Amino acid sequence: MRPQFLYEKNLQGVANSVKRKQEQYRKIVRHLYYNGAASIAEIVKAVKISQPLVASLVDDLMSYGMLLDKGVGESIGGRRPNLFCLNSEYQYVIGVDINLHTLNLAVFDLSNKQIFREEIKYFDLENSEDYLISLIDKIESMISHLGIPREKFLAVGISIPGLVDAKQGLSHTHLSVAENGLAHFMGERLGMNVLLDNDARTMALGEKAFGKAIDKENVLCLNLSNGIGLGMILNGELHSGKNGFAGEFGHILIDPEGKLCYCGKIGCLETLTSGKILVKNIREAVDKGQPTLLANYKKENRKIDLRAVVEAILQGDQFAIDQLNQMCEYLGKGLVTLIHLLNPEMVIIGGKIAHAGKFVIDPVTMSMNKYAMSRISSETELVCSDLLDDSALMGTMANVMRSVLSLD
Amino acid sequence: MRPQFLYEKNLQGVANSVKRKQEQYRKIVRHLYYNGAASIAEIVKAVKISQPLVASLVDDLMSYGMLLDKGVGESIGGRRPNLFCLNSEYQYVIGVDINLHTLNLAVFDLSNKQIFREEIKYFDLENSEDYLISLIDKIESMISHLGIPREKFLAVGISIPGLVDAKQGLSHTHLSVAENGLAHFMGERLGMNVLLDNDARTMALGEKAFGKAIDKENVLCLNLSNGIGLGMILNGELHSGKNGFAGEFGHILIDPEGKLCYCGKIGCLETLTSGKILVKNIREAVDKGQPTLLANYKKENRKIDLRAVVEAILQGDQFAIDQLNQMCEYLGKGLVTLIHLLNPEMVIIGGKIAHAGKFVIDPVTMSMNKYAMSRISSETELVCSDLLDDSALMGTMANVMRSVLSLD
DNA sequence: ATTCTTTTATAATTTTTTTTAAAAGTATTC
DNA sequence: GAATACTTTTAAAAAAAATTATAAAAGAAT
Repeated sequence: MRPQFLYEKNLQGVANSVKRKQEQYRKIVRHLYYNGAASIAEIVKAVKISQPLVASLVDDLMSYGMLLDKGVGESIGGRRPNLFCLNSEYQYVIGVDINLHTLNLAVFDLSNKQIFREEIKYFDLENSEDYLISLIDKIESMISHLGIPREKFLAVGISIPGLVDAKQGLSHTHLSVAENGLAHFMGERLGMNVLLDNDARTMALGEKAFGKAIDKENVLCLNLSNGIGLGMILNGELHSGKNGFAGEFGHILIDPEGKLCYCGKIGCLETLTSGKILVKNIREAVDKGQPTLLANYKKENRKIDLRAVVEAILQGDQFAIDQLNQMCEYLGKGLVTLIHLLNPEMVIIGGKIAHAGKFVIDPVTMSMNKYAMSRISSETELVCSDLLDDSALMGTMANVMRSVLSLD
Repeated sequence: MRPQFLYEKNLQGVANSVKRKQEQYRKIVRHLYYNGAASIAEIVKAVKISQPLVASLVDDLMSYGMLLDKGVGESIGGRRPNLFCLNSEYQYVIGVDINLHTLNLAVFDLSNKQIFREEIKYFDLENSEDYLISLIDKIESMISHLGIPREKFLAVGISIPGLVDAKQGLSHTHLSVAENGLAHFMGERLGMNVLLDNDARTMALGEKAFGKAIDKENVLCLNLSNGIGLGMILNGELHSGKNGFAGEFGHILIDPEGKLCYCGKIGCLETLTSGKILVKNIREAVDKGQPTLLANYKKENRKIDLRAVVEAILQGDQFAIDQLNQMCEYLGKGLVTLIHLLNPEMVIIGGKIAHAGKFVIDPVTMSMNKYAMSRISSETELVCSDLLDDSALMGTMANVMRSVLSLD
């Protein structure tokens, strides 16, 4: 039994007894990963394996170096327990958060700590071999900079905008030039397992594992930046749909009499409410002489982008707040459709706009009150992410660990 | 180990070994229920238990009378297998399909055969103790008529319109007078386990188990009768949401400039497209002298109801078809929202309107083509149920068996 | 007729659990 | 402030359960 046993699933031609043992190890590692240090007795209760067996499995894992003995813990009325925890340095996970204009890289240890983090700006996403090569380059140089041997990396998790078929490892919207699909392409070059998903869904995984969706079963995560993304946790599981196309919230119909959307349809939610529209409207108003803090940006020759707008809002800029409020009215309308259909217990707002905090939550709440059947909507909590800009990156880690530690 | 072992789950104070044995039995019974007769060798592969153990478990089940030896089957190149199947008369399930104006009752055996079926017309649903008493009465007299001893009944499955919290066994919209919730109330009187769910969700379970959704993982089932119901199978599981309120498809916003809905909101899908609206529009037109086959109904003093309208459509009545087409345009719009959000592989249309077959499918398809992003919608098959009026009743059976045979 | 399959039964072995006991505490009582 | 009773944790032995390996039975294919 080699250290790799964790992600060596669905092995063929391997005895059933070996598979069973792997599953037992995985149950224990899983519990320690998701719940932190635990005693043999606690593990026994959690994984439903007998105490002598758990003890011997833990011994094995210790001898592999995967678990550490944390010494004795607090007694709860009897002999003090011996605590065990994951050796956080046993393996690492690479997180890659691909955005339209920036690239975020991170390396996580098994305690979910980012032992390395890098934000590469002006790294414009384009569908070219060149992009792929320099992406791999960035990752490779991160690896060699850290000096961690390759076999120590459990897997690479990637988050990317657009239509993604996670099951097949395909990115349809971006980087479709990658031969055999993005996941396969990257995996081959890096010599590692690669897991791919859409940014909004990855964020949802991040929220479920590390954010406000912990212990919740039905949660919607909105990624409000320049576009509108949606990741759904339903019945405790990420929902991707048949082809991984689920979550096209930005293109649901809101206003039949509305504007043409770039997708070809009329009155999509994204024609009414998105970071792009918000910025565009504000820029136009500034050009027309609208008094707002953002007018200074223009004077100082700084770019009015979404980050600037949110900053102005947080500084109380009346005009920007007004503009956001208008958008939130539509967003609330759209959310009501989601809530009526899915009856979630929580909606988490993430993305750049989430930085606006109550300035988004309040107007969206008002809109929901107006448009929703209260019996249903009153069961749904609306909050902002507290992972914020980290949620996609944290989500890649969550995605990898979810996949590696999944049972059966 | 008594025959009841099947639904005696989550027993407390019972040794782990007993629970494990129950789980093993359940795996075998489950396989035989969902896949029909099988040999020991087939069961071994399906349930992943060793052959000697499976053989002994099957022996046990035979001795309880739960399984039958079907004799030898066809060889596939060696010794002929001994086939085993569920004893379909070992236990029975009662199905109760509550509608606004009729009540459908059935008794199923373990081969899903309706050994008894009764449609009680003019059994108007009202929120009264009287209704409950006569409902129980109907069930009781069915039981005594059949002469099957009470302990032979595995459970009662109920389908009812409106908001239902299946987990808690509560029906909010109808029959809320039942003490401690409908499921508990009925269970106590009948001395049986009772499982409750909303009609559209029950239909979805029926389609998943017996209809066109077999082997599909992401399927939406529309119940198009007087209202619009939606049952969703997502990731292979029924989605109910936090409180069982999921599926309020009839009350998503379609036309912001539209009519007031009875729910208090404006422009709900149900204000534009529902059996009720269809009938209402046609009645008004007939009153104004519109030429249509349905005008004869009025002359003959027969009621123009949804069944009559569908009949006229099937006879080619131009006006009725036109009216349906109009409705389907809106329905398609609504469906597009669903498809964009959930990326299902199939949408099944059920309910009274499903009898219209291609007369619904075609215009809805056209509307979807118009309003949907084709990359997503082209992955979704749109079909009519072939269970039709039986789907809710079949769904109650599916619901009971799903619950009884669920693993862990 | 012989060889090859598949199925099933039995025996041997391994795995896992249950049982029991020991170790190491806490709480309480005198 | 020890002594005693009660807990919880862990280790070891005994028992049970489940699997693997082996063999036999029954038929198919050549």
